[in-house]
Parts: sequence; C-alpha cells; structure tokens
Amino acid sequence: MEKISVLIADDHKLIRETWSFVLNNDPRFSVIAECADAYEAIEQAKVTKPNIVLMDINMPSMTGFEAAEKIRKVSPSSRIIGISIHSQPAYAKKMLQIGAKGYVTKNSSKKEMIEAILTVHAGGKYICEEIKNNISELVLEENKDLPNINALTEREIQIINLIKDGQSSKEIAAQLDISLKTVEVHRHNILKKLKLKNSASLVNFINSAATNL
Amino acid sequence: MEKISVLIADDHKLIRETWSFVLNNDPRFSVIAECADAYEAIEQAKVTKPNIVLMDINMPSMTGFEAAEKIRKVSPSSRIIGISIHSQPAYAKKMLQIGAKGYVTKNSSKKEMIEAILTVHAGGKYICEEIKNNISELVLEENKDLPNINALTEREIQIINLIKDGQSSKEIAAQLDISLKTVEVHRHNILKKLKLKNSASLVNFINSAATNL
DNA sequence: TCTTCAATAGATATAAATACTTAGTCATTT
DNA sequence: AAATGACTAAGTATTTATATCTATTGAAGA
Repeated sequence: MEKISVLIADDHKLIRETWSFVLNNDPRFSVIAECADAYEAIEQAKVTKPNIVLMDINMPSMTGFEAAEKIRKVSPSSRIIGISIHSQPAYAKKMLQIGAKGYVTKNSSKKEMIEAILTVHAGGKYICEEIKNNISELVLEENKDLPNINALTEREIQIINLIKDGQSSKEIAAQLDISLKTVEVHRHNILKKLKLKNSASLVNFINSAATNL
Repeated sequence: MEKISVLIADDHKLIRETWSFVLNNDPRFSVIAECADAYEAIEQAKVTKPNIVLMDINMPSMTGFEAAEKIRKVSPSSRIIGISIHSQPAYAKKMLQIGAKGYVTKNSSKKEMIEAILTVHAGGKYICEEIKNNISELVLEENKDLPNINALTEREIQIINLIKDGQSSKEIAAQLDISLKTVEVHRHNILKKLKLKNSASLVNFINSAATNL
C-alpha cells in the first residue's frame, strides 16, 4: 500500500523536524518536504504534489489563508490541514471555506493529528475536538465575519509594524517622510478595516490573530 | 546504562506529545512527565526529580524565569533547558543566570535539541547556534538589563489585560469601579516599570516578550 | 513602631490619537 | 475615457493618553 505523502510547512525548524520524525516513524506516512514559509510551501507543493499539506497558519510574510488558496491552485490534488494555536471556530470556518479539509489546534493530541491526516486523505473532513467544543459559538457568530486582514495595503502593513514598535504618529511621519496627517489617515483606515478601537487592540490583533504580517 | 529522565513542560499538547514521542523513541531518553503549565511542572519536578527539564518559557500564568527558579529549589538535581521562540541573547542570558543550563530556540534543529540534552546532562552548558550567532549583540548589550516583568503587581497585570482588549482608561475605570485617575496612574507605572513608551508597545511586549501574564 | 509599598485619587498640563470631511495625484483596470 | 483604489494631505473637533506632583489609606514586614 502506498504511503501518504506529507508536506510540512511551519516556520519553526524544531517543530518541522519533530513532526517529520513522528510521521516518518509511522509506516503509513512519508514526509516528502519541509518548508519554513508559505512561499516555499507553494513552490514545493507545485513540485511534489503531496497528498497532505500540514500548514501552520501563523507563518511570517503571508497568512495561512492566502497560502492555502495558492496551494490549492498549484496542486489541486493536495489536501490541506491547517494547524494553529487559535481555538476560535471562526478561523477554522474561514480555513475550511477557503478549501482546507482539516483544522487542528496545537492543543490537540498527537492521536488527533494522525486521525486528521487519515480522515482527510480518505476524502473526509476533520475538525479537532477543541474546536468542536466551541462550535456553538461558531453557529451563533454565523454572520459575524472576520476582519479582512488581506484588505490591508503594503503601506498600512508598514505603518502597523512601526506602531508595534511603539512609535508615535509623529515619529512614523518623520521616518517615512510623509505628513503627520497622512499617518493619521492610515491609522484610521487600518482601525476601520480591522474593526478595531485603538492601537492597543490593533497590536494585540496583529500579534495573535491568525496571521503575521 | 541508565536512561536520561526528562520532564517536558509546554502549554501545547501537540508539541508535548510529539516531543515525548521523539525522545521515547531514542533509547537514551525516557520522558517521565508532561506538563501543560508552570505550576504543574513545579509539582511534577518535585515528585519525579527528572534529570532534565525541557521548559517552554512562553507558558501562560507564569514566566519561564520564575518557573525555572522554583524548579531549582524543589529539585536541585534537575537541569533545566529553556525552549523559546525568542532569539534575543538577552533572554538566553537571563535564563542561564537564573540557573538553567541550556537555551534552545524553536528555530534550532532536532539534532541540536538532542545535543543540548546530552551536553547538559553530562554537566555542561548548551546554547543553540542561533543564539551564538547573535552573541555579539549580547556582549554589546551587557548592561542593558531586561525590563523586570516580575515587578508588576496583580492589579497592574489585570489592567494590562484590559488594555490588550482595546479598552480605554475610562472603560477600565468603569469596569473595575475605580477612578479614571487611578487607572491612569497604573498605566503610567506599568510603562515606567517596563520601560515602554505607550500602550501599543506595551501590548507588543506582553504578547511577544518571554512571558505570558 | 516604623517603614515600605500597593492602591487609591486629586490637580494641572501637554501630547497624541481618533473621528470626520474634502481633495489632489498617480497608476491600474474596465 | 471613465472608474477605481492607493497614497498623499489639509482643516476642525473631540477624546485619550501621558507626565508630574501630591496625598491618603491599609497591609505587610523589619
């Protein structure tokens, strides 16, 4: 019987290697690629056409959502399982809507992860227990859509990172050599797009939402 | 030959279990305890007296620094290796000063982790390559001490968490039923203690510094 | 008892952020 | 050619945050 080929995408080498070890020690699986970021994962998926893509959706430089969409295009036969620290059902839902077949949080067990791979490879869908336990929240929040982080422009992302560093609008303006007013407009647009109240909640969202910029 | 007994402390079950699997598959090691938080780790260390404690220093409810100190007291024979996503040498230095014998980032390889365990168990010290590469920074920042997060009071921590949620001082005051002025004083003291400039940098520090509150 | 410190809260200022509106330029797309 | 969207920037107004300084209370410790 053919082994299930797996591509692992996680920005932490230690995590990639331990997972690789675990799966390669199971005769049912074969890890054919380890990737440190989303771009590499897309490239490798294109070349190796893995059965399963295990993707940490908190990688730098691209959101897991974007990456999942692109992997589906370059390798439609690959089935994607999102791995995340986030137990909010809304993120799982979003991931599944984009085309992932599974969603597992880092609070899940190793057994669940293996089960997820087998189920998804067999054509099914898999959501870990932790998310299922929060599922009522998902139903209740049916129409409460996630802030669309992809709507942010390059300039806005650049400014968010300066805000994170604790820089004031005045300092940001000086650094980017633009008007203070412009910076204020950017900040306002950012908060509006992400439906946030102030810089503190912005930084918290950016740090912990299912994304890194 | 006696196996090296290991206690694993990490708030993510998936990480604990995969590490446990990796080490238990190596005849040189035996995982004798898996702990989800610092308090549990201290309890288990007291009971099991492991040779090695692998501790994620980003666990909720207590900093890895505090936990390491307490584990040294309840089980002086145990040698501690800190695991962290942070590659700033200052954190490694702080961890070693407290009494840990090793420090490994999540960007390290599995091989390095194994080497760290063996070296530390043999009585040596181990710092991963990534930190070593940044060592010049450590030397240059010799006297630049880390903000003392342990100096924060309960009330201050409570307020920090409300700030993270995006609440204004006015909202916080109403919620805690104290004066707006008091909240402002707390915020001021928090920024002063942590040597930060504003709420945005505060949230970023709390989210990404080697600690969770 | 004396000291220290956390928590409370006042006054007074300034600095910064946020809300809302309008508008010009430039590049891309339809 | 027209529409769209990103980036720029202005005005005006209000709300928050931050800096200092002072001061009382209560609890914990020396």
